Amino acid sequence: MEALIVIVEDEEDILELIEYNLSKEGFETIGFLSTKNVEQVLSEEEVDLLIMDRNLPGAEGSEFVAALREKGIQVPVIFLTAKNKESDIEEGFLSGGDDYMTKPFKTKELLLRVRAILKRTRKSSREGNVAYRDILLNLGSRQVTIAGTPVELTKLEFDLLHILIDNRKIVLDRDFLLEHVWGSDEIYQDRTVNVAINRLKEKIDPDKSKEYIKTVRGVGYTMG
Amino acid sequence: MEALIVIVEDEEDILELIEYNLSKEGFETIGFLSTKNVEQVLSEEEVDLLIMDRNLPGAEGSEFVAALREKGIQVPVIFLTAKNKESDIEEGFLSGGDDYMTKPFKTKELLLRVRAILKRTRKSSREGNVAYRDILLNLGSRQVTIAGTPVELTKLEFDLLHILIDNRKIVLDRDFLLEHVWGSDEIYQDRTVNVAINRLKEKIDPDKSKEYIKTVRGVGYTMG
DNA sequence: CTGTGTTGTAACCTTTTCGTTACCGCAGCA
DNA sequence: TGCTGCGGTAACGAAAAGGTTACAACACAG
Repeated sequence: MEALIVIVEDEEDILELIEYNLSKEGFETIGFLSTKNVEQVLSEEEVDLLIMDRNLPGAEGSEFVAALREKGIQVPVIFLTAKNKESDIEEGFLSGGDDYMTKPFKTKELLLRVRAILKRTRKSSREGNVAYRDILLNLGSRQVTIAGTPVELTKLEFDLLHILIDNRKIVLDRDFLLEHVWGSDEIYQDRTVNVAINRLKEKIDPDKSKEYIKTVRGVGYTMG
Repeated sequence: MEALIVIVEDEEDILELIEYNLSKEGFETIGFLSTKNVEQVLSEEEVDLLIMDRNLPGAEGSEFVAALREKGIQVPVIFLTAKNKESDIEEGFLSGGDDYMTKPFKTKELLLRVRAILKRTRKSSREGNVAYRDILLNLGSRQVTIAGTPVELTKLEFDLLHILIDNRKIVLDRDFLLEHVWGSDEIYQDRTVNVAINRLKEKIDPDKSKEYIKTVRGVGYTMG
């Protein structure tokens, strides 16, 4: 699941408790003791959920969220607070909250509500990632990073790398690659694959030190 | 809003109370005293939300919902019950519930939770703001500002920008855009998308310095 | 019904990609 | 060590893809 959750809570021990429990369940967390710097993170990182204390020193949590909504930041929010008067709950929801829990809260219930929200919220269009060693392909954005550094690939190179990684440990011959990457309708020469592979190698490993793609003489190419 | 809400509750007075309050707020409601016939309605009508008592005579509410999920019925569910032991709450969420309220509940809070669920569940969000970097779309008034300055966009350009922002970090190909922005009934050419994108680019970034929309050669366009 | 704005299409231009070719180097073998 | 065949490499040019502009059809408001 590996969702990113931001928590804003001024009581340090409660913040730590929440972070501990969410981390233990496999969530990535970023904690804040005030709303300061929170907006920056929300606009820069792809945050999946915001857990927000209502009564913070200085700013009201619900006002902060209302301001976020005004700015078009649509991150889901769970409000977390000691208040439990009806008007407070109403204010929380109206400012754009998705759920509301009152302290003292049960850790288990928080986790369940977190999961329920994430289930409804997370983009289903996320087509997943494919990885090989330190190469990471994001199929949705078609972005490639190697050891964290972005690498620019053309469509052909991306598709070629994708099929190689998908079929790791299997030697793919040139006919297979021509059929599956280039398409079976056109006629190409075997050498076309050579050149494409080498252009790909040049981009993903300019130093020729990593040896991601292995040439199998007389057969084809393979990774892994 | 005019959402359709199905309520299953064996205590007749509570059922009537809920139906009364939801109707008063403009929701269409169908009430049941047992799970009998509920599944038929769910599969025939386009139900937006199911409010479900946990302890019904005969069947357990959570088992009923789990069975619905098995059959691929993904209607959002709010459980409503007198039980409040942790294990019961957990069972409710795990069976596929979206929210959980314990009796006695406050009518106002139920309404707020209903609205919160519908807000993040219903497909067509035609209000609120959507932002990307310094671009702000107001979906209600269909006004656009960039770094605070108003920008005039046509309907087509607005829809195009909206879908690009909604799917940020994902490369959208021309077929997808033609289907979702232009509509699938008419036949258009791929080039139509090119021209529309470039007209949009010209309006939101005349200097070509911001690079909001990235062209992904051989695939489509993306933001982010 | 006229005028303005919008939008699909076509024509043309620019940039990038990629298949081909030619040549080089190296592995495997006798 | 020399031969052979395969793969690597670099350069070139065609073709593909996208950008840009112009124009006509159409929609819509007044």
